[in-house]
Amino acid sequence: MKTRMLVDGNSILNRAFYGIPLLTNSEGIHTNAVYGFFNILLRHIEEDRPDEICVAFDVKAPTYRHELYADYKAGRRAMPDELREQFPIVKELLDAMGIARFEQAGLEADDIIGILSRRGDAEGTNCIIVTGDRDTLQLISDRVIVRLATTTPRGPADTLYNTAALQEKYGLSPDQMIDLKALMGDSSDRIPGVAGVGEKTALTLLHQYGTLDNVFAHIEDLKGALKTKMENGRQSAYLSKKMGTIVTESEIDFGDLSIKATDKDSLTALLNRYQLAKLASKLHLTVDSPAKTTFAPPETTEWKGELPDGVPAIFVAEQTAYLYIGSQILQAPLSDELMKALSGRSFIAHDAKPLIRRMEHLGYEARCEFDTMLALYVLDPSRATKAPEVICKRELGITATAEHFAALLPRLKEALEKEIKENGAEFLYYEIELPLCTVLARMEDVGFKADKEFLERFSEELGQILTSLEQQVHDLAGKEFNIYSPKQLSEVLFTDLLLPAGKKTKTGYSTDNDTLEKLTKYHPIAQAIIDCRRVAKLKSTYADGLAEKVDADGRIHTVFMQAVTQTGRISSVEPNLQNIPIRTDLGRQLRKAFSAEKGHCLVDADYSQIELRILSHIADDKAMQQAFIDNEDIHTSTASQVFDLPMEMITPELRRRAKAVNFGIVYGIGDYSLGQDLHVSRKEARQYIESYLETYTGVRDFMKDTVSFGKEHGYVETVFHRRRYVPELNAGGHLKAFGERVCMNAPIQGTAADLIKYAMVKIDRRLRDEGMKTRLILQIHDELILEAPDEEAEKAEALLKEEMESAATLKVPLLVESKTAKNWFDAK
DNA sequence: GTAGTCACG
DNA sequence: ACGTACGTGACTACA
Repeated sequence: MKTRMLVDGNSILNRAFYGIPLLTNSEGIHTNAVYGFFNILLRHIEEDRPDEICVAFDVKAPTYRHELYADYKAGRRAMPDELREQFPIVKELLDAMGIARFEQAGLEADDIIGILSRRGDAEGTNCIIVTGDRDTLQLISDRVIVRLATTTPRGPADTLYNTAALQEKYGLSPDQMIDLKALMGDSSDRIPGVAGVGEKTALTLLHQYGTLDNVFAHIEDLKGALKTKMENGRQSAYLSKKMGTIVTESEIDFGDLSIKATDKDSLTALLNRYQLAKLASKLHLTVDSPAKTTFAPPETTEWKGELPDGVPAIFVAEQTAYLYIGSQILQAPLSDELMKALSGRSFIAHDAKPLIRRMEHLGYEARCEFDTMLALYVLDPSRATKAPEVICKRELGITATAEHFAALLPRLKEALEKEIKENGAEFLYYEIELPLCTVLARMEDVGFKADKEFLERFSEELGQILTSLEQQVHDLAGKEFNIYSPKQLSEVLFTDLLLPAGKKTKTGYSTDNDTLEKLTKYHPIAQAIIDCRRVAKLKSTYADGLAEKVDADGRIHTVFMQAVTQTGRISSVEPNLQNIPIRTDLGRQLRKAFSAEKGHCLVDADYSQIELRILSHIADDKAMQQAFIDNEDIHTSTASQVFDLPMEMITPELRRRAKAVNFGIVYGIGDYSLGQDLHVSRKEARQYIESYLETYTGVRDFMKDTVSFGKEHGYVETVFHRRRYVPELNAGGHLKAFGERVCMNAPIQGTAADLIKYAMVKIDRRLRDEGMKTRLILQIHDELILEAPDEEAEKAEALLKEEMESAATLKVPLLVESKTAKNWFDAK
């Protein structure tokens, strides 16, 4: 059976242009999008081995969609010249490579693809659509699939869509995708949809009613704000449907789409002219190399299942592993077989965690002896990136591709080892960061049990509350508008209702919570908007967002990012489990969805006042240290010192103020912000700070000294010698002030991060050494959560507290508070 | 993609 | 005179 590949040229070039840094070659020609385009195209040709290809392009001419709707694509940002000039290059290259392309006035690339895929389907040809946007999902059938090049927060990735995947992701059939867009609209194309209906609402409606027609047939069933929105949006939805429907019928003759022989001479000439050396090497063609390097790329061969002796250096890019070993590069798809081959073998890597996770998941021993990404990170967090090109250039002065990066890892390692020694960061790197990588891999793999049904029920409840709140806001405003559009909201507040505007943003007046709080005394709409926002946030980000992330095993597997933050903290993505609500009663309910497996408990422990304890240690402030040694409540103690009153006289209000000052100090305080935070005058805030620094003179000296250190050396560091460079100190005004605050905050926040990381390494080690089944499952900056079998819970809690408190010996004790319960709500 | 907003430590 | 607290990630609107 034949396979036909249909590529949306415009969409892929756009993606590539915005996704790859805009480099200029010595001829002054930009080729980033050209490179990205062929990177994607060649990869798909490699994977899918099509018999026919057609790359479709848009033509700059009106289509029937412009006749339907005058604003279609109006006001859209014009294509930058740097991108426009790359289209002809791509077309020339395609011609030389013998790949068919097509464009025609009156049709968009999507339509060409629509026609060719429908025709292919009818002829029994399998079609693969390669595109960067979701519109073509409506074309999917048994013989038509879509490969979507998407950009996730963790870098570019491809998602394959067939009917089943579409059903799983959206719960919709291909035809329903048209109705989805009709309801949602598409702001980039100026397709209106129904105002105030986003993806979430549109999906709910389609799941219930099936089609756009049927939704409107049952419009009487809808309630409140949604009903009004839908009634107002009917016409616009049907217009959007017409515009969003891709053309599939046509008599056009596209000619022969089969792949022709490459015209090597003209292709080589083109690659030379545009200096596309990287692309040339992908095509196994040689061009004159303009860049002089001391690096001769070794030969790459396909991995045949045998791994020669030695320590492989591994780099993974786009599901492909490059292993440099025995002066050659082996290229292998990321497979279980490869994991098996690496089992028990020492290796070095750049970003080893995904490898370690997969190996351990399969029961293999992962032995990563050096991770260059983590080494870069402890030396200078701003230097740690996954992009091989950037690192080769900056660290080694060599221009190289992802493939050759693997061969450069050993020399990068050598340079970094030396720097680690020079910085005195051996302990931080070898005893904390490197072993932590394995601990994090395990935590990701274990996951956190989450109750999907609970989240879905909670979402429904929130939805009902939200409908009535939105209605209230619209009634109070006297008109319908999109509450979640800061632009529309500020018009209602400051133009229609003439409420006093406060601070400004780059684009207009601010409508944030602080501003709305101040408006509550003038108009009841302010409180209603605050409530609306709060509930909407809980519903979309947490109830709906988390329900989607519960995997088939009933658990949520977050990904911990170990080389992102500038202070040494870890972060958590997809989903972020480090910002689950706790501060409000309603939000806190969400924690009931997180629990321990049957017959298990959650053991939760957090450091008490870790940052202030670290500050007292680093600043060697005797007064503050004494308060911790005496186990006093630090905020009450601070209030007593600052306001010169005995501890018994400290009211909750005074304690609250002292607490705000303590926080502010850790961040590198300013009187203005403290005043804002406490709702007191700037002058009063300044008096608090002065009085504070009079009391804690060690802290005062530290703040002064750390800034001078930063200015002299260009960086500040943690107790464990994790560095943060502060180039902002050389700037003026605003940036310099920021740099000074960084000097004060980074050593404190960073040392706290080092400490809990070390505790995690020790805890994981002990749990394994002692043969326990208890596992670490989550870290939230100063808090750790274990999942323990009931019979181990008590022992686990003691172990956890003990290891956290003994992670370091400071001049003040470290205090840990812990609790064991069946779910996260009860564990805090 | 950027801006604004808001959830957490 | 001017701007105003450290560190994150996710969602919606809008271009």
